[in-house]
Amino acid sequence: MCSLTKSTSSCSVDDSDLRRGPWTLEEDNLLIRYIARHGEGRWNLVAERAGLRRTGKSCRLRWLNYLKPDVKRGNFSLQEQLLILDLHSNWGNRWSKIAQFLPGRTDNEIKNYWRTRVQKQARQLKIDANSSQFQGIIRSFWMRMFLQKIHGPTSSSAMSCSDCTSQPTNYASHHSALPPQPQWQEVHNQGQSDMAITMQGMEHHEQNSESERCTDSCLSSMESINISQTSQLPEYRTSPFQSVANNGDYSTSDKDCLIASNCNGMEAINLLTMSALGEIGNSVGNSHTDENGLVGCDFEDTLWNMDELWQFRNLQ
DNA sequence: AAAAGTAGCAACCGCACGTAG
DNA sequence: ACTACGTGCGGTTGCTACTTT
Repeated sequence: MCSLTKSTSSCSVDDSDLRRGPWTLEEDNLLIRYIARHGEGRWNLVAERAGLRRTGKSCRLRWLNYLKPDVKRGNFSLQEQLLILDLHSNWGNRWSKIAQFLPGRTDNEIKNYWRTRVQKQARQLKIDANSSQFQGIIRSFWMRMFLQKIHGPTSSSAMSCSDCTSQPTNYASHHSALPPQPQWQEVHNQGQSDMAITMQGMEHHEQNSESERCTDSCLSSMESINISQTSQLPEYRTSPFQSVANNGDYSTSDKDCLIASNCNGMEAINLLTMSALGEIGNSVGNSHTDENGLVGCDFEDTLWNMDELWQFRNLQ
């Protein structure tokens, strides 16, 4: 009865009967209609009962990567791109893990983005895309682009070093008024140029151990930002951390830091950076915010402007 | 205008892992 | 404990659209 030999497939359709390649509109409709009525369930059954001559795997992939209603399409926002960069430095090619932090984006999409854009850029710069050097260059370059957009071309040279690393990031529960405008400061750390944003006129507050850990970790590995109102950060208040937290891998703090932990200890990911970029992006002309509060703007082209990036690399 | 080259992305493949029987 | 099956993941392939020559 069953002629399928592959261990990963169950037996419902003869192998020669199985369709491959691009999905047709009709197939899409069959799958959508079936899932709308019966839910996702077991994919081999879905394929069979929906009347599709496809493997369960193929149906699953098509649904998750393309047909599912909450799949977001189109260019990655600035925040998403920076987030991918940060998350990839933490987890490497664990695309599904990274995708958890980008609602509506699939692991496949992120993987493709990384391979086509980021790796291409790294190749052209003759730097390993996984290296900290590449991460540092890209971050610093992007930050500079922001500054130039905001203050004009001379602003970046006016940045000065300060003792911002000693300042706590814990403001959220203490300020109810709108925060002062962010001041950008460049932090030189062990030969690498990391960027940090701190708030002018902020107060030092007592830190609990959690926020201390967070602060240390944030500043040691990536740019850090201090924002006084987490309520301005809709995209990270409810997701993806809360959903991840349900699995026990992460915990959220109602302070300013989002703590990520794994078996190797505590790792902090200061995702507020991304939100801050959103704030800044909004303050710069030609930007827009999508329905999820993520910022898209006309930086898309300049982000990967090879000429400028190459010049910037040589300055490092 | 046509051929060649390139980029982007959807889809597939093989492997690993979890789980039910 | 073993096996078969279902699912998820990362790597790879191949098609299509776009760009360059």
